[in-house]
Amino acid sequence: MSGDFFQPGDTSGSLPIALLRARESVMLRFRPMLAGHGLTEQQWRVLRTLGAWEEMEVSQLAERSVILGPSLSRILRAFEGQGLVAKRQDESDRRRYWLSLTEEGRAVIARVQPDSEAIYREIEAELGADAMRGLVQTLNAMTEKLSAR
Amino acid sequence: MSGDFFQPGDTSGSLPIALLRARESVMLRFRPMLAGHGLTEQQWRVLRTLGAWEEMEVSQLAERSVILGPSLSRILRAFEGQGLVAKRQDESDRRRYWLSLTEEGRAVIARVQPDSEAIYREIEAELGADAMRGLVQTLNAMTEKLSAR
DNA sequence: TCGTTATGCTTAACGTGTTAGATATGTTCG
DNA sequence: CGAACATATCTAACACGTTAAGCATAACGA
Repeated sequence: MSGDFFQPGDTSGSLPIALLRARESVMLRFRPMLAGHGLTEQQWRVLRTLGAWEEMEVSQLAERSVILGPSLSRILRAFEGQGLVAKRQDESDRRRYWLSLTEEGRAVIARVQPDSEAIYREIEAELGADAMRGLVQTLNAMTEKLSAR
Repeated sequence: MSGDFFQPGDTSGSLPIALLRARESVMLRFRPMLAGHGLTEQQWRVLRTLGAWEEMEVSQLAERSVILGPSLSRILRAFEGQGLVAKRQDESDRRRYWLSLTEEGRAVIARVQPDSEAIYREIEAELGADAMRGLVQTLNAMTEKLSAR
């Protein structure tokens, strides 16, 4: 039956599986490079996201980098230990914390970003820039629709 | 710059992030239902895939259910313990093992499948059946292209 | 004002993802 | 035959995903 989570014989007709394989095929390009820099895919998302703002709260960073709170907590603890990220408590609301990159954190981004961009452009070249933009739009539209309820 | 892993301000322009969010928005529908049946998303993939064949080798199951060997090993150990899956060694090549569902394994599928199909059809209705088929095709084509090298 | 509820973040527990290495068995080829 | 290499599966180690619970602080309401 074609209405199930995926099909009996060929799993490729299922949306969840198609998304899983697609993401896998993309990340396969990035992971070895990131590992060479001592970073996981998620750690790189966190650094890169944080690099785009002066300061950010923990929950903002979680949402923007698409990482759940508990995972982010672990990653930030490691980054603080390595001196890549600084954390300060909000004065007026002491439940909140503000995060920012240290100089060393910015230096890591500067080292990784060229490699990351090169891989991204490679993928863009293989897929075609227009097709890729279209796919991203379609995916985001789908996410919107499904998140509405 | 738009060529990086993702954009500075808005992470939604990045292909990896778009894939991640899209998959997340889909799985959010399935997970609570599966948890109600005591299954994870991955365990359900394994059961459902195995249900489509009489017997399957471990590596075949891993590829078809899109789960890496080590994860599958752990899942199979649990399923054997629960009596959902049976495992027998190949006679002529004793490195290989053949997996099959037990009656109880089939019973679990029979219980979960209606719920799974209902959710899938809900998603299909929200996205539009044609749009969804098209997206799956596009994703699979992309995976093909990127896997070629 | 004080108990109740809500919020922001962390920790805990368990399952999966990922890489590397271990183990056992098969295959090749000198 | 036997050593070298190849293949199928598993285990180990560590990071992340997911859910629930904990903790501290804030906001609300009788």
